[in-house]
Amino acid sequence: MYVTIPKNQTSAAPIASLASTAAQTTEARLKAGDYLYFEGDNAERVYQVMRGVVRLTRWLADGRRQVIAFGYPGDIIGFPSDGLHHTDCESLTDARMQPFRLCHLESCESDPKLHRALLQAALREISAMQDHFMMLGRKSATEKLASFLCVLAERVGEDLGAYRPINLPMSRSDIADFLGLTTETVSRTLTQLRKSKIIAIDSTHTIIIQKPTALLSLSLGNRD
Amino acid sequence: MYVTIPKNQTSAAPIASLASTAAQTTEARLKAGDYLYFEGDNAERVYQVMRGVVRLTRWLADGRRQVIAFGYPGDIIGFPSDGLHHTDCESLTDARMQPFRLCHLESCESDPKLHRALLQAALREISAMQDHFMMLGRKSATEKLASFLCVLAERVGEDLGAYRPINLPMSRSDIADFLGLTTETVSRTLTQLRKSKIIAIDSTHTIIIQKPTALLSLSLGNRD
DNA sequence: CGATAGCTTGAGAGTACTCAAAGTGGGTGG
DNA sequence: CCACCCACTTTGAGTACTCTCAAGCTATCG
Repeated sequence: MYVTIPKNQTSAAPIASLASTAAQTTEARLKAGDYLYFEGDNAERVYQVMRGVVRLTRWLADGRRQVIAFGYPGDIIGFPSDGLHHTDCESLTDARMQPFRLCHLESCESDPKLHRALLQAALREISAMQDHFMMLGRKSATEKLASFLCVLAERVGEDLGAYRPINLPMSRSDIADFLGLTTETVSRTLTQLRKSKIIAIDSTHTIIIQKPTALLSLSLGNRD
Repeated sequence: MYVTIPKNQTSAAPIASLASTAAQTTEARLKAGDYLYFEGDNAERVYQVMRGVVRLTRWLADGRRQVIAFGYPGDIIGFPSDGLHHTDCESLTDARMQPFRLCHLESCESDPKLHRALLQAALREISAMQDHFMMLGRKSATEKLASFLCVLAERVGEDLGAYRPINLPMSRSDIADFLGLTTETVSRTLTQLRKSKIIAIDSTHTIIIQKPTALLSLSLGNRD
């Protein structure tokens, strides 16, 4: 999951399972804190997140970290390059992952439908990452947080009438490293949104959006 | 082309032409300033840059711009998502582009070799973009410029003994919008590199790297 | 119930931005 | 061919946003 610019169009079927009987493999089950793979591992499979949330990270030699993406149900993760994984993948919650052998991504021979689905996922990934560039390169802290919450609300917000509680399984520093900020700035910005009554912070890991329109407006760069 | 973290490994064949006789289509020729496609266009082909340099951009509603990538010879550009292009593509120089019909990306039936090459290019793209995330989210202005110049030097620097002149067909604001900076910051940072004798600015669009090691060191975050 | 990691808040500093003006150079038309 | 013009680049001054460092607070887990 990346922070993308809202487009009414691109709401493609969110949690469509790709698992076909032909390609079926045992679902991988992860507990919170388990790693699915590490940067540099040989890539043998890609995975569709079925349940839970995972975090993909990359590191610089000096310890700086970038959270590349969060994997939410429906997302395909683990696309290899030159046969290797280029991120670490850690589960933030108990999670279930449906593995697909790389041959299904690379060739359409054994299962054309699955091949096509995996390819489309890779292409969507490229487009979503392009949106995320815009976010990292051009948006302010408030815009980043507002965009992040808007995307989460759409993806995983339970629709309880007016209020949409959002569960945030990741830490503040995960969010910071995802958005190119520091934990302090994430915390301060959330406080600021809370004080302006746009969100409520139910608990550290549960946020309620009280003024969705105002949040969306902030995410698009409107100053008030 | 993205600004990636230097890895001795990933020096994949840089300008390997993918054009096979089977898939051959007329090369597209562009003059500087010509657009190959616009955001929202139906995508019918992907292209390999054969000569010249192109620029991929995206816009926010309020006019902010992100340069998504520069396309250098060997690069594959124009990967579609949901059948559409999601960037503008403008040529910065006279350029030649080898088009490939999307069916070769989507299916391995008619030309398995080409299919595989295009797929690998898409997967490498994902990995390179992940590196670029790190850059946009976590690097300082000096690190960004140093990294940018290092990558260019490796990609397109002519190897004239000790000095490597680099041609920069793009404007300062193109560089700024690529690295998530302002033109003023790009200009100031280049001046600073010039004053510390790490680079020489031969002309606005030609830079010579005088101390490659120092530049590489800066790109990795060393402060001196 | 205490230890500890994570979160929030505060104060101050620094980097990159904004606004402004001067300098440079490539291109066009006289 | 030269001069002018316009767009781009550079430099300057001041500001603002985000970061850094530090301390207090909170919640979770043994």
